[in-house]
Amino acid sequence: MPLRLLVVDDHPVVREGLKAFLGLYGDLEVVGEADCGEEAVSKSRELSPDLVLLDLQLSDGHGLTFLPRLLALPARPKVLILTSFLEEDGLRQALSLGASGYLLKHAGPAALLDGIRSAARGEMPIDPAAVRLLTRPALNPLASLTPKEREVLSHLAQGMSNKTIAQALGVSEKTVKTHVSSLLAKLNLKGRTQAALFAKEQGL
Amino acid sequence: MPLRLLVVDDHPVVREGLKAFLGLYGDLEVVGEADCGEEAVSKSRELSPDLVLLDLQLSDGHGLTFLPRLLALPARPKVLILTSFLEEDGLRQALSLGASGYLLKHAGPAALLDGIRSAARGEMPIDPAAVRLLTRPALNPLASLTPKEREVLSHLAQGMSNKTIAQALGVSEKTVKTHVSSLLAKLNLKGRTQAALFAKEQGL
DNA sequence: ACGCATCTCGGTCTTAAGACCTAGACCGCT
DNA sequence: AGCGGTCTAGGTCTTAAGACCGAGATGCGT
Repeated sequence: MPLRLLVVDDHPVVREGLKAFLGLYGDLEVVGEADCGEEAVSKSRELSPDLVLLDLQLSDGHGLTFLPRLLALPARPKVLILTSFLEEDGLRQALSLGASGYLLKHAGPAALLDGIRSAARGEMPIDPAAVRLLTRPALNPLASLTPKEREVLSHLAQGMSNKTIAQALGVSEKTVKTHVSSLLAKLNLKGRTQAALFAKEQGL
Repeated sequence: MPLRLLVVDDHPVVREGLKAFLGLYGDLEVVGEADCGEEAVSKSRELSPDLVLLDLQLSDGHGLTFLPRLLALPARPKVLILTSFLEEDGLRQALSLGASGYLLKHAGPAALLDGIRSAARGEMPIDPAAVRLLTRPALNPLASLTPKEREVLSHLAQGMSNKTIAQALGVSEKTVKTHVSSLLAKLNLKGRTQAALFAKEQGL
């Protein structure tokens, strides 16, 4: 019996193309489609597909916001991310949230086919480009920071307050706050304590 | 000309004993006495003693609260702490506040005599027991923390917020705040960031 | 029984932190 | 000239942190 698929994408053309293409293979069957996250959830509940092909750009929000709801369904479908653009955040989040894989649309039909079958087997197909992003971001996350931000971070890592840092650098506390905020955003951290810890790990 | 002393102690017997004993030596002269902090300050202003023998247990407050006021006097007497009990906090604070020495009452008359003369020469006589306290406090500052406080600290050192720690420990955020506050006070740190850094240095 | 430490919270109040938005000044690149 | 990145910093608003105070519940040693 074929693998039952639900296609979720906000572009009708893409859905049609996917249906037509995937329908060519006897081991696959597209049992439904959805053009937004809410519909994806309701259709999944109705149809209990084995696997959901989920786009991340949805009309009613980021695809990842629906991932937990899909996985919480009684039938618990596998969810394979199929997206147009490689985003590091989305990638890491999808995997930590329990996605069964992460494929890029421009990777070609063969890769998609392999990916779907692979995910169905319980493996975790990930686009080569995404793997690269995942494995070699260790090239100093500090590199993404501007010189000032690094300077602020190093002071932060001494346990200094914004006010103290401001005095040390000869700028206003407001400026320090700005740097801290952007530095936290870039490093994906929450709060100065995490930033200080991070800085120490990286060797000041 | 003899060294002019002011004796400050809330026990009359102690003052009398001190006066009698110190009066035996020609190089010393007890020019006045006081039984509380306020009187110590006013008497010092009047008499301009060379050195104030200051007890820490005073009827109107901790002796250290009067130390800065004594040192701020125009004559700026040397202030030699002479106390009954060795307290680490008082000791450290006295020295950082500018005391000329720290002696213990049960150290014996000879030590007191030496201490006074030593302080008068500009040295800083410190009781051997106090020196021991001062030099080997490296015995894990963490030791002063209660089990809960250490637990909170270890979570803090993961970069967690009070709320998150509260959930992890199954207590209210208020309780976590209490622990954090007392832990900061005990370790003499300002802010959770410093605490986190400190914890990491100590090896979690 | 008693004191003492610990853990638990509650309240109140102040300050620190951050998010988010805007914007001018500079600089280097094309 | 125009563009993009950086540094600066102002404003506003919300939330997190901490200080300080009190207080009830345990538990432990004497």
